[in-house]
Amino acid sequence: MQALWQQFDQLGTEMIVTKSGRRMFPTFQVRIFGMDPSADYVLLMDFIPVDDKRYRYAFHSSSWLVAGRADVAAPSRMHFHPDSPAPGAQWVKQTVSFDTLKLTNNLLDDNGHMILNSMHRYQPRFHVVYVDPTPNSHLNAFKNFCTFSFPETRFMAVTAYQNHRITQLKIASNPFAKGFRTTNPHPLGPRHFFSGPWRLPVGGFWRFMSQVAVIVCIPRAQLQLQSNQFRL
Amino acid sequence: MQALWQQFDQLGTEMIVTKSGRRMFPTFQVRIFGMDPSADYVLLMDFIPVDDKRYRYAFHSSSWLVAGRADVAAPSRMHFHPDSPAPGAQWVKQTVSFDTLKLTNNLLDDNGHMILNSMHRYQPRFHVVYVDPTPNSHLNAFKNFCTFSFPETRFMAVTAYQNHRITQLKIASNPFAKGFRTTNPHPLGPRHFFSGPWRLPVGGFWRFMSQVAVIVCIPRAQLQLQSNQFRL
DNA sequence: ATCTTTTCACCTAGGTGAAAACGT
DNA sequence: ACGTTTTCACCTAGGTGAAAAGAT
Repeated sequence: MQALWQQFDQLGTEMIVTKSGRRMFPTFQVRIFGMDPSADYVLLMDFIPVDDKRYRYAFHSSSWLVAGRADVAAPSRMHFHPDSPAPGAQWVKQTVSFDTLKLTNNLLDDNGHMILNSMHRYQPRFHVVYVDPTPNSHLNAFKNFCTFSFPETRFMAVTAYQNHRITQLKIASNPFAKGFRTTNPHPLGPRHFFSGPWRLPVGGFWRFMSQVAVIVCIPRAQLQLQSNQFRL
Repeated sequence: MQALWQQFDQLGTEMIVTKSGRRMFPTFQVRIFGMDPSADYVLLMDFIPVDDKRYRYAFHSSSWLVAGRADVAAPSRMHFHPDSPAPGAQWVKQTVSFDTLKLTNNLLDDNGHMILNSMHRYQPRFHVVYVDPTPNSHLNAFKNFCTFSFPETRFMAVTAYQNHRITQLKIASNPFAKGFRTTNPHPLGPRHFFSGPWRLPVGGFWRFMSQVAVIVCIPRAQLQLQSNQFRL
């Protein structure tokens, strides 16, 4: 899905938020390698504001303009991957897909959806938490997880699409929107959406690349703090 | 689903087999208790002939008659639950449903479906296999599994329903056949289909009851041979 | 005759953007 | 104006028995 995320990102990705909750498209999914097969891990996601701004879309110039300071932040939630907790062997077996995650603008949502402010910009984050079976594991909580951010997955939360080119790319690439297609199924051909994983040597222990994401090497003893905002 | 299985069994359950594969209705599902949470288990099903006979349906008397010796047995297959192998903790967490299992009469099937002879009677069996991590575990293969049969899940394989009352009960109880309903949704009311699990004290280590099935106590050291026909 | 295969309308279950209605 | 909510036709994906057609 990496190529598709990048296509959207170039236009300025928008994600619909609704009262009842709307899935993301593209779906956030990661491929994981190198986990301890028998250790348990919890996989989860959250969304952090990219900045402290509220935006509006200028149709005449087809661009996003700052429209003031951010509204009061929506209650921050974590989305646990529904298979959590599970042993590393299971996570590593195949692509992990967050396709049950839904976005809402309902501040009072009680369906466990992710609450976002419309017209605000967000960065999805992905967290891997090692389930430490030792006594007093809470003492190690600060080092038993790590966090990944993939810049190409940033998006603007909206209640209706603003940029018409985003709408067209959604229609062209989301199978569920096939009813709105007028031309060929995929603008760049379907091969672009499932290109194989590849890796970047980032140095140190963490070598990962968005597929959205290919993550390697998360041994239980070597987990590192990558975000001090993170808590469970 | 136990009450529903029993309703069908009283009429003489029939299951459709098709070339491309047909799901069972009711679905075979079990509730499991007492597994070693960290040990891995494989869960699977197979189908054994109830007898060595071929049947035909006498419409005038609305009954099944023996129509000779059984045809040559279809190639015997195992259906692995798609989550296998998985730790006991996961199996115990919720009802295990074999809803992806499909029945076919195609002797050359290459989709992994269960091959049955039409007009023959079958008994579904359920197997729990402990994945023994020790070296030379094959020496213990004979005792690392156990087998459960629930008589009320027996059925006749057919290519078209014979007993009209079976057809009516399928239409009345299978949501996917709602298009053929003329009267009320459920003949006995929906409450009958999801009655809570209950247990029979059978004695010894094995206490189980069909929900189709509630199974308790399958510790790795106490697995017992329940069928000498079983092999992997 | 008796059984099997194929096709099909009709469902379940639920994800799309369009458009109209609604707020403010 | 501008943003939100609701409704809806139209999809994806696939499980039903009925009925017609086919096979032996």
